[in-house]
Amino acid sequence: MTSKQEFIEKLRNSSLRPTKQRINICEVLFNRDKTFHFTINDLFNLIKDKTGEKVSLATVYNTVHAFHKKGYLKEIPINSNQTYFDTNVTDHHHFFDVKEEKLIDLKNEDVGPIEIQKSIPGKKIKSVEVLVKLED
Amino acid sequence: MTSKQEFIEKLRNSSLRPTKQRINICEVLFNRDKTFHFTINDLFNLIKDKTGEKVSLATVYNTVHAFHKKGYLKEIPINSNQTYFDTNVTDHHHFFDVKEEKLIDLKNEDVGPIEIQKSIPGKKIKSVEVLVKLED
DNA sequence: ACAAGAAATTAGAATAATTATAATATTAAA
DNA sequence: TTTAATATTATAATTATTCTAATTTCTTGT
Repeated sequence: MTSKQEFIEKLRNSSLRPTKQRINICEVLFNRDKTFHFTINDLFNLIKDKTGEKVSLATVYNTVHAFHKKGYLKEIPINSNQTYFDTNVTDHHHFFDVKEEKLIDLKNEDVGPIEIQKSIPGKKIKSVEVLVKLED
Repeated sequence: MTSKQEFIEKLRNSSLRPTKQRINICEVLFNRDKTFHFTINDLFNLIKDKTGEKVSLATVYNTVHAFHKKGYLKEIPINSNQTYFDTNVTDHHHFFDVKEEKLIDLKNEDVGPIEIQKSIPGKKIKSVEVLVKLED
């Protein structure tokens, strides 16, 4: 259980203004036991459900992108009609159940080390992400 | 250099009707030396440029999805505002240059074997794809 | 080979996803 | 505190994708 005051501090420390909208979004995203996967639309609906207050869809986009830039959210590389995000920002991978359209975390140690044997001049590796698609 | 007749046969063999639109799309996609990466919009513009004929954007979507389903195209899991496809349908991975928004093929042997140590009951692995993001 | 019916395909119109910007709110400076 | 500067919100606009009525292609029977 994280208090509203803690979210306000967290936001201030990231030089993000602690608005009512952002605090509501924090409640939905970070006030939970387990990390979770969501689309902007999922989040938009959860805000209405959990806080009873409405935040415009554009604001949800803005805030999610701001949080992503600050490193509080991870974008999951997957081809879906909507973009998926993860509140688990540690280095890890994903299963994607194509039929159910559901994501499952895959710990780094469940995949083992990945050695990239090729390099591109002038560029360095920012991240290595594995997506394992599942079927029945 | 692949002839128009060969595309017609290829389409027929896949129980896809060889329409003028699809033959034009085949010319742009498969009549080239190297495989390539593209978005629907890239392809839409290339058709106009290379064949001089206009195919509606919706038809480009339909055709790309039909070709994907038949296994002639691979969808690349990446978060971009547009969906990327690859005419290289062999098992391989990708670099993504975040700044330039450019994809580069990564051969399977450049990544090495990936052992997935976790399994989901009732599901089997359909594909394992690695995305390596690059920065300057 | 040809016509009629069945099935697939096309592309305009509709919808859904995302972004740009004018209006508003928050913070910093005096 | 009031004012000016800056950030944020949310409507409106744009871009990406899908739906479906009209059209084309294919199949079957003659």
